[in-house]
Amino acid sequence: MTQTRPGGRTARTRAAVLTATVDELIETGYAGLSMESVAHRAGVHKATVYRRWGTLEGLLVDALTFFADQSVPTPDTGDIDGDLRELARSALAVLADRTGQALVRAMVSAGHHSQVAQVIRAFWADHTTMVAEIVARAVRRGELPPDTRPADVSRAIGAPLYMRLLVTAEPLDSAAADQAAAAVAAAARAGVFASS
Amino acid sequence: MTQTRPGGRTARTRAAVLTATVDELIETGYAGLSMESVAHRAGVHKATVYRRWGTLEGLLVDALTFFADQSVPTPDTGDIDGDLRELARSALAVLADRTGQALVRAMVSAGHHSQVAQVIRAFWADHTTMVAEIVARAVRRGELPPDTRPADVSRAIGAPLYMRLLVTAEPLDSAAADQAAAAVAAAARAGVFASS
DNA sequence: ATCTGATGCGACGAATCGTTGCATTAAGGG
DNA sequence: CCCTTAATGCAACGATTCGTCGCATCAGAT
Repeated sequence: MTQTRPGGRTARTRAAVLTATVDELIETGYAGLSMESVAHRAGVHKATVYRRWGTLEGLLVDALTFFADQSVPTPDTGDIDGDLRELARSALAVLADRTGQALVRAMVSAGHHSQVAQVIRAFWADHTTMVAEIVARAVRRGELPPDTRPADVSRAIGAPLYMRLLVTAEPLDSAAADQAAAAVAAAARAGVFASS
Repeated sequence: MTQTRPGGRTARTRAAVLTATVDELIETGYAGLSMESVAHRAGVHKATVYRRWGTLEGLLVDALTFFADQSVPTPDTGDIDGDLRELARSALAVLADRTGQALVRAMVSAGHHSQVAQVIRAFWADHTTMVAEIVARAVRRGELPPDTRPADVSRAIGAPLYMRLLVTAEPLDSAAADQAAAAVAAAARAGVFASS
């Protein structure tokens, strides 16, 4: 029976290596990431990193699961505009943070790898579930068309913010988040995200 | 006096190398791009590539200017909805094409390099100028609020499409483009992109 | 036809990569 | 407390890649 040892040194090593991974991502990006530099920054021998994670992709996937554990509660402000604004500001909190930026950029750079793609799909599936709840309440209140697609709303909230981070390199401030929320609200009310 | 020779072999070499660059980007992405593989695919010695372009960044910048020369005429369909739909479909044409995808992904991966960032800024400045013309006409027709910000409209059109390409890996079809255009139209009409 | 910029060619030192065998450390059970 | 054995440290390695160099050759341009 092969025993595994989750506690003590193993956990310390994992935390050190994954923290070092993010710090390296912040400084050099995924393109400049190397197993050896991560190991050195973590104060760990490179053979350890190779044995535990194997590849850069494995390192990134573990880092993503390690740092993305904190789940945000579903907003419920009483109207769709407030809920969408809360969602946009949650997204902003991640995308304006150095760690969040580094991880998102790395996800994009490594998005073609199957395991990374799986993490991305899982994230957006969760996000869509959250949005579905908000949309359902808005429909009940008569604020939105009954056949409004949660997935479309989910993507539309984040799109302007990801655009700023990844493409145009424009500032990520609360004004941007609020504008994103307002744009989605207007479009959703107009039935742009309705299936019929 | 140092002479430069733009014609004949020089131009052929440039075309071969830049085409090879894009083909490599399509196959391996910017992360997997190397001067040597580009040279080999172009049927050119690697020293030539190093001498002419120096770095991967230089190669990418030249490839971007080489393939992004075709300018699109400003749409003028008679109403803002039609114009925005045309704009979105033009963006779709680029983002749905293998070459366009490869170049956009590379731009994102190398966006931190100053010259690449400069190309990106120039592109969006041009795009904003085009949108400004469309918005001005729409304002004259009374379709949009007078203080609608062209830059915001410009980004909002592309955002859902870039989101699909870079983040969620969802299909880039005409339905996506039309939805993006409709969402922007609704938001713009509601005054979300107005400065006041 | 001549001049000269551009390219081809091969080789090089340097750096990086991923692996391997063995010694050492420390977690976890008795 | 001791023992077993994961987990890690360590050093070295062959392989590969990287960027540069000197020199020979090719082909525009005049």
